[in-house]
Amino acid sequence: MTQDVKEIFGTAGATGGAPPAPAALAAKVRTLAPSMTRSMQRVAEAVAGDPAGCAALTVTGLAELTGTSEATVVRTARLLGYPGYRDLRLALAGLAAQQQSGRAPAITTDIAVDDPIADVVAKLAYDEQQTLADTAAGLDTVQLGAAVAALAGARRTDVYGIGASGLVAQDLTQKLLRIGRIAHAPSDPHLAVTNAVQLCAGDVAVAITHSGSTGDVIEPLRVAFEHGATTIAITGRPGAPVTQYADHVLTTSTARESELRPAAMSSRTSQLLVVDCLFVGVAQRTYDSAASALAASYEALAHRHRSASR
Amino acid sequence: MTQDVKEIFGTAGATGGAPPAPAALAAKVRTLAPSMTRSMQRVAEAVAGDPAGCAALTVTGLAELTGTSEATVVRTARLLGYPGYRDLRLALAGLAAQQQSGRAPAITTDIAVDDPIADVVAKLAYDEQQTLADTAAGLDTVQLGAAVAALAGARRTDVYGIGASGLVAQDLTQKLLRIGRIAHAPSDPHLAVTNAVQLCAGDVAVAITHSGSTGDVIEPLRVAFEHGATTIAITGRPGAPVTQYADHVLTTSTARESELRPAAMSSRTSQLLVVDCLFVGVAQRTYDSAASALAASYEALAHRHRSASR
DNA sequence: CACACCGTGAAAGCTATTTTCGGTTCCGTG
DNA sequence: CACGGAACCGAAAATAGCTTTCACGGTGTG
Repeated sequence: MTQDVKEIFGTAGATGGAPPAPAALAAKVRTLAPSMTRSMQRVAEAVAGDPAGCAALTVTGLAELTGTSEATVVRTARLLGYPGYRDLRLALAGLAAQQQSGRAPAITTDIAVDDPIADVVAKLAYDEQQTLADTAAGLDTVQLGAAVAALAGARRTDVYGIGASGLVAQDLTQKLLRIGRIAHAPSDPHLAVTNAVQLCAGDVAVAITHSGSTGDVIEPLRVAFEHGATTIAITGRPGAPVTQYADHVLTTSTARESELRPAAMSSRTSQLLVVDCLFVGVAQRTYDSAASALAASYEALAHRHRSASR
Repeated sequence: MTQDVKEIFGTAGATGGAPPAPAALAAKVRTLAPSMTRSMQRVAEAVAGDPAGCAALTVTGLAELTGTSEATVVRTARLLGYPGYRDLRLALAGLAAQQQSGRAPAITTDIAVDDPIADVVAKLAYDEQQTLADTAAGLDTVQLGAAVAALAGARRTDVYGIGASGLVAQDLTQKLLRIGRIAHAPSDPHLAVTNAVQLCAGDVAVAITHSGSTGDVIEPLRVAFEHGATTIAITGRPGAPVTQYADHVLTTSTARESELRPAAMSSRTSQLLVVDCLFVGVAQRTYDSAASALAASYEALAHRHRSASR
């Protein structure tokens, strides 16, 4: 009995069932930071900030450096997805070697109020590229595959999102419609719930929320979940409330934000990449019908692109 | 003199005083092989042959694999210049990571129908990164600066976009609203024209269209232009019809597309980067009011993020 | 105000690495 | 051919590092 309980807790605590992260460590740290305690954050920060330096330290050394205890260091390693500190250290060594051989760590500065416009462009582009790389590295392909399979076989699909995530929801909906899948993205939370009631086994519901705790998005997903639909959550916090009702969780990466660069920006980039992956995956699986549907929608729009040509 | 020579030999021989080898491990193995005993050679061979595999093994594991004892493994590690097996293992992990990252750039191909899901993720991420870099490089900062100035001083702003570009238009609108600017993104083309009639000098109209020849978007921009508003076009074709009525043209990059990867995907990424640049630029120019408006909207939404927290 | 719970570090427990030590083999020598 | 010595090797002891347990202190809640 007690063993069962323990085991369940063990697996749940390990958050990402995924294999140990190879290079996307900084991303993982940022993603999981919110669900960390203060002292664990200190450890995570040290690790992300100086992989090479930390790789040279023993548990005790790192504990002293961060002013915590060995236990906390091990706990942090576990949270990051490694079986223990030993393995985290190996990954760290790998990371260090990689960035040593690779290019320079580049621009890490925030955007300032008095930055010239050219700098703004460069920094934004760089940050978004970084976000894409992190997201790609951190995506669980098993979950993604399962989500694609569900979407490809769905009778109909509902996509929930509010605010910036609402646009991503609409993007996914547009794409699915283009390849002949039936999809809706209700913008009104009440309508969303009303719709969700109609879903049943064989249908799919997708919730998109960066924080993972947006009530207006969780609610319809819960309803869909309880009515037997397959549910997918796209969120930046793998442990957030929304995942309670999600059969498949797809994690987006979280970039550091600042006053002039709200989190919405990078989370949107990240979410869109995930959505694109879903789309392409579904298109692959339903290639024949998808291709003809695409061609048809293209054809239908063609005449719209000539009107004002003079 | 002779001392100098000795010293040189000592360091060059690398046997002792040198710091632990970073990557040139295979070379070191070959150099030192002759001076090794039989069982040590077996260990060294295994290590040089499969760094990644050996990095995953404990002393005992490696000893068993090579049919030797722990002591021999440690002795070999020492001979290779490391203080002990622990450090050799770290170096091995680094080496493995390095050669792993070495072979990656093979993703210039299009996405195929039978690509595994992991490849899809990698290719999409890579392509979008490429798009971002291209866009950033191709953006005319003078035009961008002028557009920002116009937006920052605008009494009100209308943003036109249809289909995928419509979402980008909404994104820009949401952002501007968040920092206290008055903005609209009419989704109905007729309403757009109706709205455009109301614009006058001091107002701004933005048209977003990848092709640059979407009638439903050009029309309202033309109306706004003729009523004296400052007009901005975000398009992938610098010479397209839409630019006729644009005071400032911002060019987005066009990536190659394919059947499974419609142009909509990269054009959207590109457009969003431009929109983000506009947003940050405006936020910089109106910093005081922007910051307080951001804070206010954040505050107003705070309570929405707790509802389903347990 | 009491209670339960979470985060935390000290210390016990255990695994992996290092060291020691003695047996074995191989070579050179008487 | 027998013997002595030296180098090589692995078993097992010793140690260092990693992991787990447990109890304390702080915080939020009924």
